[in-house]
Amino acid sequence: MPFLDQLNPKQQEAITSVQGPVMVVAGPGSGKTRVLTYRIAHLVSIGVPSYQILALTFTNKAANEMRNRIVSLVGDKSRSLWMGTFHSILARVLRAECASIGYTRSFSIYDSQDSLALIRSVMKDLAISPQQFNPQAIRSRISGAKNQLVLPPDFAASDLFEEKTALVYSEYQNRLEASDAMDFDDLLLKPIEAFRLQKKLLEKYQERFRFILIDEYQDTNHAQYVLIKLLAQKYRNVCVVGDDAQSIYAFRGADIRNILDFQRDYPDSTIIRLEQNYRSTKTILAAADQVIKHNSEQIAKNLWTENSEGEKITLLSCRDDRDEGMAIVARIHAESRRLKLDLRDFAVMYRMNSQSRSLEDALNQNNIRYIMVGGVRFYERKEIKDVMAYLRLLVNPKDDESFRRIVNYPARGLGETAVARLSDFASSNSVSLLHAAARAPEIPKISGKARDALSRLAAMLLKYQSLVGQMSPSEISRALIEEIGILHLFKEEATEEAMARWENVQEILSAITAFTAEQPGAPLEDFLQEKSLLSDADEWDDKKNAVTLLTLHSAKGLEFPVVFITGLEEGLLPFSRSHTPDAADLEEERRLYYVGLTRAMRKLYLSYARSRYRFSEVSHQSPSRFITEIDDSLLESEDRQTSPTGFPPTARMARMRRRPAEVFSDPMPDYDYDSEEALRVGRQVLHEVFGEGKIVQLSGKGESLKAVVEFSTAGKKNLMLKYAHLKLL
DNA sequence: CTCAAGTCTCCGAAC
DNA sequence: GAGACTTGAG
Repeated sequence: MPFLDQLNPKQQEAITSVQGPVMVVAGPGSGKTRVLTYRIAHLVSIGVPSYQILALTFTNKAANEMRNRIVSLVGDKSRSLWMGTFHSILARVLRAECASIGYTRSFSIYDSQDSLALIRSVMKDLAISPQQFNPQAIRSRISGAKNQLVLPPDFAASDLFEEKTALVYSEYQNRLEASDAMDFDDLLLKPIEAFRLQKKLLEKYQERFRFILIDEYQDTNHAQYVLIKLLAQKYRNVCVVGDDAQSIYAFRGADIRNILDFQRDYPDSTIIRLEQNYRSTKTILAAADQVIKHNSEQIAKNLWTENSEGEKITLLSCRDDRDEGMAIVARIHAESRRLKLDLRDFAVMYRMNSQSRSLEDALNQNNIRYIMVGGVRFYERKEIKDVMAYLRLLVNPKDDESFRRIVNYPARGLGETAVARLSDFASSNSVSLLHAAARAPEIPKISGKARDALSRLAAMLLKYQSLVGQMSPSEISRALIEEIGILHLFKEEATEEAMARWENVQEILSAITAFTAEQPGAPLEDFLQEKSLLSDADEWDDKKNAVTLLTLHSAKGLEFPVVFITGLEEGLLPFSRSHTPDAADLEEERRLYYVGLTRAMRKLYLSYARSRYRFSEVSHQSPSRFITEIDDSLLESEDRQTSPTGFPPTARMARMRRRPAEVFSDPMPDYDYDSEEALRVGRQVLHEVFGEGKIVQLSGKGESLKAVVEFSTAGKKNLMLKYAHLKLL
């Protein structure tokens, strides 16, 4: 094995122990990707047919890069290995096996936006008030149930909110199935259901996937865990790679217990620890280690590196978010000259997408090229979703959610009432909205104008639908877009925004053309499904020489010579909605911070702003506890308001905390409770509609005194006290 | 009944 | 700061 000698003994062991279950605990920068790549190459080189290998990665981009690397190591015979994200691999399995679960191969995949729209529509039909029961909350509760493999009949409600959720859940699932559509959770749930019910089918895939590898195992959820358990049952050649310290997706159902359960399920498993870090300086690694030691739950690790000591970590104390942007720009200028780096060597990370704005402004003003990972994703833009909805209807005429989306776009005089009549007709005749529209003349109580519009729309869509087999995806989309005329509409509008939309629609047309060129003969539904499953990181163009802006979440798996972690402020990082973050949440926030810290190779910057625009209001921030979790000896600081260097960070921060009003240019807002003597955070109150609740936050004064109240049934509400008429309990 | 403009609400990280 | 919801004119 010629490539083995480039690796350390632990890595070699992880690559060559191919029989039986293996768990690799891989610290950051320990060469995990290399291990996965070489392990697969090794499997192929010892004669395992590549189609028997299933490798589940965190992004499709990572999968493609790894695949190319493997091909370059062991040749073309490795091409046909199954590698991709859980969702894209399973979509592929579902396309092949759709008949046995009552779907067609061109089923639609609903993203969270689509799914929320469907939930709203279900709630409307069930007369459940979205004011009283937050559709988002219901959606995430349903998603949670699905991740736990709890189906509507088994969903046990323990309070009013859950009773409503149960009703919505069951109808939501009916509507998805009737629309030949699945949400992201179904892509996991449906195969598991099928495997459990159909022994033959499970055996088929157990035979196919004899060697299973899973990257980022710490971020798998219960459904993924069960799926792997089913598939690996027979041959037990399963290799999981992960790092508990980098688990950052509990909010979407990831379960750290999967790591512990792995050892229980496979007591004979080999455990290999990769503890040598090849990425970062000693300073950066030490800081990361100090931070993560504050967490109580973790597998003990002893990370080390042969890399140099490196430079100190620089803390930038900024006046506000604009100043933070300017400070970072200045440092990018200075460091690119000093360290002879390209723009692509810099990454700026933040907790939430909205923080990117002030950073973008600063970069734009200074003509520094940047690219953003995530944010408003291409395929989530309105105009793109509209075009995709039209295309989805061509391959899946039952897709009612897509129909609703485009029924009056562009405007055809079809309003809420017309759609309601159409919808009634469709459900009483058990047909899709599109097919109901085709029978518009039969629909009762509908205006002549609406009738014509529906007939015309249906006729157009059915016409293109019949052409799907005869024209290429690219030809048919161009013809359809032309007939809808949206490009002309954008041109006429001629605003900057409309031109951007015009460009985006052109871009998606090019994407379809590229798809047709790359995969001649592949049907349109493959394009649609592929694009539904792109991740933020997949859309990241790392070839461009530009500064990368990204959230800490999407930074996972990446590395950069210079990293800026911004917004180190209490409430933002660690993020919390209340003043006292939950201990479990705090630990997850700390892991997220740890992920950010360990992305840096040579130089790390931390920054915070003393005030920041949040929800179009100025809010005053105190520095994050996460700063003080790094030892002073590893830090140096630049205070943007006083002197460029000066005080050691902790001393200076302490001074600021003690006397905020004198140090800050704006005084801290002081809530005036005097006029509303009895109102305090923590008080129990009664509201006419929402019932009993507890005040969790107060803001504003006098007339505009506002309170955030946590109700036991209705969740959190933001109330103007002038109108809310709360009774104290 | 529809549409555009205006108002209000909500706000996290994402496959 | 975006999207859902409301309002008022046609």
